[in-house]
Amino acid sequence: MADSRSSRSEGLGASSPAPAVTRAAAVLEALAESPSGRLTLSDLSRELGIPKSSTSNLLLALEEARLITRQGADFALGRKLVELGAAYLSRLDEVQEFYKYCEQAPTLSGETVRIAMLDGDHVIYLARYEGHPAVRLTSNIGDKMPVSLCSVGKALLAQLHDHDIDSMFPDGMELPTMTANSLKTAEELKAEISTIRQQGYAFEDEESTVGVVCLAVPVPTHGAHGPSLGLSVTALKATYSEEQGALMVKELKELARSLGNPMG
Amino acid sequence: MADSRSSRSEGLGASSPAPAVTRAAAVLEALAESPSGRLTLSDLSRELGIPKSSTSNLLLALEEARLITRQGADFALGRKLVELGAAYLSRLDEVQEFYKYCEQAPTLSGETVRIAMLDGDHVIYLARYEGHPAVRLTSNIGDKMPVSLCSVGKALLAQLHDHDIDSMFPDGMELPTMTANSLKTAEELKAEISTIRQQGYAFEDEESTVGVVCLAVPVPTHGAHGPSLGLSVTALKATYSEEQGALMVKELKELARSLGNPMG
DNA sequence: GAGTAGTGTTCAGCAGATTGAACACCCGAA
DNA sequence: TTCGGGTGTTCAATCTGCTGAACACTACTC
Repeated sequence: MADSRSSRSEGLGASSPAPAVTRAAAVLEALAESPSGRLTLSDLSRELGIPKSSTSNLLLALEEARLITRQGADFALGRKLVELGAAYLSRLDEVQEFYKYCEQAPTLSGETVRIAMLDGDHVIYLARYEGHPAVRLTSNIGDKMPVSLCSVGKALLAQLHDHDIDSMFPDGMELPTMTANSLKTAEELKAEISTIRQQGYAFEDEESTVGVVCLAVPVPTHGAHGPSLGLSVTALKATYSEEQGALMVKELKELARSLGNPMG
Repeated sequence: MADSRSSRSEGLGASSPAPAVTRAAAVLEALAESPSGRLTLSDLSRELGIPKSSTSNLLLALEEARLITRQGADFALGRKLVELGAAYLSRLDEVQEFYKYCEQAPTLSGETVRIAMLDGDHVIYLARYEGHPAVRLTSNIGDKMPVSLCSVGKALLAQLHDHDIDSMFPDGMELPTMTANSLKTAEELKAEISTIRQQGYAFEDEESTVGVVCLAVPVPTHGAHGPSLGLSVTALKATYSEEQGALMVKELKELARSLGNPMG
């Protein structure tokens, strides 16, 4: 990837109120995005454009905080991040309620349900309820997915204003694809979004995984702040029927309404 | 290494190679440990002994990196931490292998099994396999537990050198308790540890939750680096039998051996 | 109203973190 | 052996991020 993200391309000229912190965050991100999850001091220094000596200082401080670990010559993410991530999730009441609802819902309790959050042009899965052992998801909690490739992503996009969508996906932009059914262009995505707005839920037909369909609804954002959440059910296309889909959408919407209501 | 817990106290007098980073990490930790998960700039400034203006800079940088979020006047942990935590877990091959093994193990496949990691005087749960819907655990992935209160914790302690245990739990120290059966003193814990060393596994009899028993084994640490991992099975005391326990310990040990072997 | 206690923000000056070249080290090739 | 390419570490000079008092603001109380 190298140049793709670069929050501050090259010398991070744009002033940060605490440059060391911004750089430390960049180090964590670089480690998270690295395929092997392990990088040497020199790798990081080169990739992020930070002098080696400074990088060394950052790494020492991060290591002391256990945000990263040293493994021989390599550095990798540290276990403290698991703690912090869990602390974040434990504060999301929505996740707790999500589990409770799924367990007692007539249709959903037997399905594979997930709750996800919008994060830029990706979606992060926050929790997963597995009522249907036949559908084994390869995705784990915390995993990221491009918005255009999953039903939750599209459902969450549909909630945004058009100008936000346009700035994220300017006309003519090509989208990442995973199957033959994946949406390929920004135009296709926008057409899909208007359909979603009309029918009130998103449908995904083998767009990320062959043989698998998904249904998703957004959780109405409560108040001003707080991230946008979405819910999805995953099913095998072979056994999926429209009536079943209707039932699932109904329950998803009910759960979404209850999550969106601050009074639980 | 020097003194590990110097970051606390007050003005973090010990010099860090990148003070801003060390302080930023302290901010994250403070937010994670705060009961409500939300603190104001002034709260943080006061609690960590950092001048308000500096704290403000740190918070701005952390917010830009999405490691924290602003919610009105309060600050809370940010969603990027979920991503980073997930990235850490996805790199732990042990977790993937753990799931695979549990699914096909004759006895364990029907039980609730967890894999955990030693982190100071606590244990962090990394993953959970749920083969037994009757046992609903309240703990989530990433949650922390005092070592003395769970079987995995004790199993992992038993692997440490005596002098390390002594420095963590000096004689006379009182331990946190959750039920009437919880170990209460450092002496009790050390006696338990020698039992564990003899029999090769740890047993927990309603020490953290009434009605629940646990069995745990450590994963032999492969090579020098890498964290200490442990495995545990949770069962209802009402339905637990010694023969079943023997079977589960056998499979746990087999899984532990395979995880400890770098060749998978 | 004025008063009080809390919030977060500003800015000039100085303490100090950042820097890059030089250093020490390890490994494999010639 | 000596070389070359790779690693991470050191340190004094410099430039910059940190500081603290003063500020602006809101929300209460009286």
